[in-house]
Parts: sequence; structure tokens; C-alpha cells
Amino acid sequence: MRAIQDAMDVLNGKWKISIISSLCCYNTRRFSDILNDVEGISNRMLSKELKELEINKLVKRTVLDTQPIAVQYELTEHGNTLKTIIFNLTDWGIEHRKKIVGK
Amino acid sequence: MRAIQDAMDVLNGKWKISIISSLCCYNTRRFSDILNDVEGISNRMLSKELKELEINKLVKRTVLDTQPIAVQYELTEHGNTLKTIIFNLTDWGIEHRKKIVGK
DNA sequence: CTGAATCCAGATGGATACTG
DNA sequence: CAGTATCCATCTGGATTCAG
Repeated sequence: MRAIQDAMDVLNGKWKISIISSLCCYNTRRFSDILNDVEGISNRMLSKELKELEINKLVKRTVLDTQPIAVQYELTEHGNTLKTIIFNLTDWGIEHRKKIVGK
Repeated sequence: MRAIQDAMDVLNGKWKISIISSLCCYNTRRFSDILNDVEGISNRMLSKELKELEINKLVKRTVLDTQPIAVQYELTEHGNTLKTIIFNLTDWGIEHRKKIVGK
């Protein structure tokens, strides 16, 4: 019961799961790419949520020495342990949509 | 990418996962029981979140004809399909806590 | 391109009191 | 017991602008 709260503390926020999901699919992804992947998110929120994920050691941030600057995000080893859950959740989302309505 | 959003739309809110988690463990559970299970939640929020879960067909509400009135909550068949994810998430929460600190 | 800063509306949620 | 109603502080998050 306590453990589930610990997990949710890390995954809270409107966009965390979607961001992780994006990184799951692509292994490595740039800021602007994620901005496109996650429909509706603003750069303000993406920046903030990525920072939180980084603090919690789920995401690794790398600045590429290009011009203009590019920044690469990827899941850490620890972040990768979420993959199974993300995939299950995705499957569930698909089934759920089918079940609720032909929305 | 869209599917994950569909799933999160249903599971949004600070307490949804914890509530479902409580129902997972006990099969059937009363209002005041869940209030105790989910540490920190207020009756106002519990009421509201349960209602949303009911609308989304994840939870079934039954009024027992006792005095004083008791209300029973349980996962629907559809809600039960979340069990695997909840369990995985719980396991992950335990591992995560170990990894982040000896908190 | 990748953010950080500011401004601000609306949603979230706690505390408390009240009802059937 | 199982909520509902009200009040109110805080948080969330969008839009926009600015900077390295």
C-alpha cells in the first residue's frame, strides 16, 4: 500500500507517463522531438517534468556539442525497468477505449 | 502514444491508483475502510474519485441495506484487468525506494 | 534549439460543518 | 456510516516573451 504511493510520487504530473512512453519507443530522443510526441504539452511543462524525472534517476540528459545546441534524453537503466509497465498500460489503454465506447 | 493518454485520463488524480490498489487487495471494501487504506486522503476526495472510477466502469458501488447504511465498493471485471499493472507498479515502487535511498 | 521567467486563470484539494 | 456543501489556499499549467 505504501509502495504504490512511492511509485506514484515519481510518476505524478499530467505528462510523466507519456514522456517516459516516448523515450521507451525511441531509446534516445531530443527535446523538440518529445515536444511533438506528447500531444498538447508545452515546453514549460516538458522542461519541468524532464527535470523531475532526471532528479529521480529515471532519465538521463546529455548536451550534444552541436550548433545550435541539441539535447538528448534517454531512459536510465532504472528508468528502463518501467518499460513493462508502460507497455502494459498502453495495451490496457487500447482495450479500455474499445470497451468504453467506439469513441 | 495515444493509448497511453487514454489510460492516464482514467487514472488521473492524486489518489486513483491507490484506491484501485486498495480494492485489488480486498476484493470488496467499504467507504471508511478505503479512507483508512489510502493514507492522507479526505472523504471529499475519496467520494469524488470513486465517483469518477464508477463512471469509467472500473468500480462498482453497492448500497447495503443495513443500519446504519454501509456502502461496498469493488472492482468491475474491467477494473480487474488493471490488477497486473497495479501489482507491477507496487513491485516497482518497492525497488525504486531501495534504489533511490535507504529512505 | 533548449530552455528559463513571468503572468495569470482555472483546477485541485484540505478543513470544517452538516445531512439522511 | 457515507457522503455533500462551502470556503479558501495552493498548485497546475497555458501563453507569451526572453536568453544562451
